[in-house]
Amino acid sequence: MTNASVGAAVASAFAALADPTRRQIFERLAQRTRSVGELAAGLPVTRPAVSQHLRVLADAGLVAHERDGARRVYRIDPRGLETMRAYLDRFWDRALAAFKAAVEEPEKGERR
Amino acid sequence: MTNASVGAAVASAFAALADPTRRQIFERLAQRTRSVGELAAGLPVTRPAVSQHLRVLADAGLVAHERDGARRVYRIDPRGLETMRAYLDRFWDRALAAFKAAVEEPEKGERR
DNA sequence: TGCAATAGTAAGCCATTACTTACGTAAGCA
DNA sequence: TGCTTACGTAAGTAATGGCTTACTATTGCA
Repeated sequence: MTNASVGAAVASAFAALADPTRRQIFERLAQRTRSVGELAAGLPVTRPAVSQHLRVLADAGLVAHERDGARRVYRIDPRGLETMRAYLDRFWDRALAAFKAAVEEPEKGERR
Repeated sequence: MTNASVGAAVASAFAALADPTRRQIFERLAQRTRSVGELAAGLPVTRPAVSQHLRVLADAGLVAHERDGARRVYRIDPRGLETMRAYLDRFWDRALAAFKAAVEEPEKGERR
């Protein structure tokens, strides 16, 4: 995987989970696999909207699906999760170090 | 922290890092603390745009700042990172289990 | 073959948002 | 006090994106 494609993967994953409806879909698929119609029945949007959200999630590597006759059964895909976790871990140590340095110098006005 | 506010925190954090310009700002602050002007000088947007992005990142708990005279020196805040990591970890085990179950039943057409 | 069920696609609409310029505000200094 | 530096805020604009309805495609079955 190139550096640019890693960046794109991270971007699409964050953008995918930034939408509340997509997070709901993702969380429901984490409970168990579901078809598109099942997902739409439990959400305040139409089935085509769910289809479009599933495409975004799939492009981000966060969900995958298998055929079951005319149905498509969707499930969570760990690849997208791993992409995001790897990204966040890159900054974790540095964030802690920066935070520690800041608290140990409380003479400046800490904000937010 | 209530359940709803947790959801809001997760939402704002993902939305904040979904924007490519904000990710650039975040990554540069991970290298070292910087003022608003320093950040703007290295980015293809104006200084007010950087200010607005910093507010979004701050509201998501991803950055914080201290005053240094007329300057504001920004740094990474680990709280936002922790919020996101905790959210992703909730699904990690279930995603792996679902994935494993799917690979062990390869008779259905796996996609994406 | 035809019909029903399931789901993806297309086109258009409206709200959100990222950006710009212009302006207001606070700190340091001659 | 006035000037400069550094930054946030306001207002307006263009692009993005999520949603709907309408349509198309595929599968299973009588």
